[in-house]
Amino acid sequence: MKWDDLDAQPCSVARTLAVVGDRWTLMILRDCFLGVQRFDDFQHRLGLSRALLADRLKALTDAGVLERHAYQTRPERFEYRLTPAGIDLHPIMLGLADWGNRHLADDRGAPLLYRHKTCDHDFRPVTTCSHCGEALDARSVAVRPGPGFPDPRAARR
Amino acid sequence: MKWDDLDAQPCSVARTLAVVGDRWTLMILRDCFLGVQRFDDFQHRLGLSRALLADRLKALTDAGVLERHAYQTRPERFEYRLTPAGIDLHPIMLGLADWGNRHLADDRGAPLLYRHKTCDHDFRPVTTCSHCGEALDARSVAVRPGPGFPDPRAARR
DNA sequence: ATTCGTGAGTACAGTTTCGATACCCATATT
DNA sequence: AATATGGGTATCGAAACTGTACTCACGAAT
Repeated sequence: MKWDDLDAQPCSVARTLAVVGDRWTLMILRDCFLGVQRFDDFQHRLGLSRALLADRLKALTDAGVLERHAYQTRPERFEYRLTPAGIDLHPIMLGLADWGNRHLADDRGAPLLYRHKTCDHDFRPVTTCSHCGEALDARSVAVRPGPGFPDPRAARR
Repeated sequence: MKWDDLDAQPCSVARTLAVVGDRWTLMILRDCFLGVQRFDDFQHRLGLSRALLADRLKALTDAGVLERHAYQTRPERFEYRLTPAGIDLHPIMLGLADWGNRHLADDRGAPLLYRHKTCDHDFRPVTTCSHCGEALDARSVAVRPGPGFPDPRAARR
């Protein structure tokens, strides 16, 4: 399977990764959530090549995750903003940050701290069930592939 | 910045991505959560090259996300299992699947369905505050970079 | 006793992608 | 006129990835 075929898979994880599963894409999105909006700011903060940054920003824009917005004319200058779909990626960012905080923390520098403005406390994200509100753990979740999805064990003869 | 330098960054998102932020790595982990454990099963299901699969499995093992476990001797055969740290990635997988379900659903096939065994209902993952238990949205979260983390706007003069 | 099949890889050539560096263009400032 | 700013392209060598083939250790089938 080629990378470009990922979004043709009948799997939501694969299709999401086809949009945001790139090395740099997720770093760009991290910066978006930190308020970065401009081409050169992304480039200076991330240090990736300008060609690649242009490519990724275009891909994210085409995917509807970012939108390109002119903040001045003559000369035209643009900033990139998260769309509602982009903002919906926030739980994934929180998940990535939380995993890093818990499993990769060390003396190289303090990680990000998140504060819930509503209750004014630092927090860890807890993933809960939308039906009963209970915290989820991997063992209490059953995955049911929809029709057409290859059975996990089908590859074994 | 080179990809290998990511884990030196004082940012938990970057450090997590240094471990799991690769195209194939997240697909491998998706399959792990679906119960796939053996080399050839990964290879058949994902269709990536054997060399790359061997490399990624080794990297995940070295990172403590998977562990390599001999399930027979003569000849030695191994399976790869999620460690507790690997299981902790589950909320991220749920987040990826949920985003795909909501933003990339189409007629190419049914996405994954998740059921909470405890309450026996299909659910969507809801990310909540560990302190007050309320559902989080991006606007109610303030990020406070730890010491040494570059200010989001520092790149702008 | 040879051949076939399985599981878990390694080796290598060819292609694709990426990174570094340089360059372009329109405008504003000195 | 020279320089700075913002947002990009162009080019080329280096690195990563893919496809195909091969290995090795064993077990079963012919």
